[in-house]
Amino acid sequence: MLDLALLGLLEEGPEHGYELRKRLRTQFGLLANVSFGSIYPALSRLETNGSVETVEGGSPVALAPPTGSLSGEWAAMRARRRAGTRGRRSRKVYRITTAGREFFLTLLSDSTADDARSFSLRLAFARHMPPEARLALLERRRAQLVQHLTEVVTADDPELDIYARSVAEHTAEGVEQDIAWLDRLIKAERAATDASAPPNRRKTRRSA
Amino acid sequence: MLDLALLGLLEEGPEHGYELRKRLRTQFGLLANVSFGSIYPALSRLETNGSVETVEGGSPVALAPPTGSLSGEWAAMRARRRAGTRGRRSRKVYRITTAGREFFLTLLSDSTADDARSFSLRLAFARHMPPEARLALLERRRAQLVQHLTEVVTADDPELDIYARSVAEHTAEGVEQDIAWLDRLIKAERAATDASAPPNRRKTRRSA
DNA sequence: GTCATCATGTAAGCCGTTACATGATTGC
DNA sequence: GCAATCATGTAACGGCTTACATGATGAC
Repeated sequence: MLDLALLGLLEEGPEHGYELRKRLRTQFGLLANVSFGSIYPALSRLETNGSVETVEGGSPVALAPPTGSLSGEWAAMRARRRAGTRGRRSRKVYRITTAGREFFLTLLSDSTADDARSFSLRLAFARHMPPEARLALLERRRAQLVQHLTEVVTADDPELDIYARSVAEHTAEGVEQDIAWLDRLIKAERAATDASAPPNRRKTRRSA
Repeated sequence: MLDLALLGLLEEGPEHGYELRKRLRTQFGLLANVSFGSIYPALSRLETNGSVETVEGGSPVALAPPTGSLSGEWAAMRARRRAGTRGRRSRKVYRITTAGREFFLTLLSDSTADDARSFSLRLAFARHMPPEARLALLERRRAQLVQHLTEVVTADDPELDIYARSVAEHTAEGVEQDIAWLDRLIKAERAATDASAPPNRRKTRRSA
């Protein structure tokens, strides 16, 4: 989960842990509460297994200098850069590697363990997937939700009091809306596929 | 979380672990994947801390005998009952205690840690709460979701591609619907409170 | 000079999972 | 007798949280 999210963000360019966390919080509601205690160890792990590398002596992130006292700022920065290998402050900037990109794609299309959380995350990164994988992801999720509706939600149970029933009903509605949303996405996805690669249609039949 | 759910179910009558799990799966979508590896230890814990007790020699749960071979079934059952203290099979039936009921109420109104999961669970058990606690729960949740909308979801970010944007939009819609739902519940809750305890309305002003 | 914020990291622990082990009962 | 289901339990491990520890920088 976290690995996937981090690698996905790093696909868009090098970043450091503190900033990655901010972006996780704002861009992915589901991982909104992810803490430093998770992400720093995760980044270390990814570095040891070769998925990411630290940017040595990289330009210390283009920052609009926030008014005045430039000389002091620059002096401090140069001092730091001379002292360590890192840029401004003690940031540790990570960049995704080729191996990391492969690993990312593996995680993205790993069809096991797709609950609501990892589904949303995967879909958010769907542009990195081949079209068939996207469709497969959407359809797998749809099937799961339909299944869920049949066997789990029981809003019409006469035993339930108003509160339990309200929760059950609202949950069911949510699931139905998710399915409708997925249907729209699936339709769009198929349209896009057909448009970009109009299949060999010898023996064209009238559309059903 | 699990403790709360288990105690809540046991409030409706004694049950054994296997059956409790089934009910968790069907009644609470959010805990749909809870496993035996969680619930048996949880029940043991609850027993040691005095929240539940095992039903000794209780009637082995009224079961509609599933066709034929009655004599054999009954013989086996009687044998089992003579041998151990438990009913049919080796079921271990738990019953909530007075202390357990208190603990349940504590867990229910413990306002720390209310994410989506525990909110739904608590609301499903809301009939056990005093009216003010119910209102407080609903309003706390509402405030959280409003907060979430302002700081987390960013569907209008120009950087997002269609997939990320679609996820962000759909998430935001979901949150908005949740808020609308909570508003209905809050309104209903207030109406009920006013009806049962019409407040001292000396100096009645015309409604704003 | 001190406070808030930025920034990284470690350690302990919680809560849940999977996998494994065991055994009774029923249906075929 | 064998498989499926019901039923309980343990052990190892995973992922994430909280709390703690550290320190640099910038604002006032």
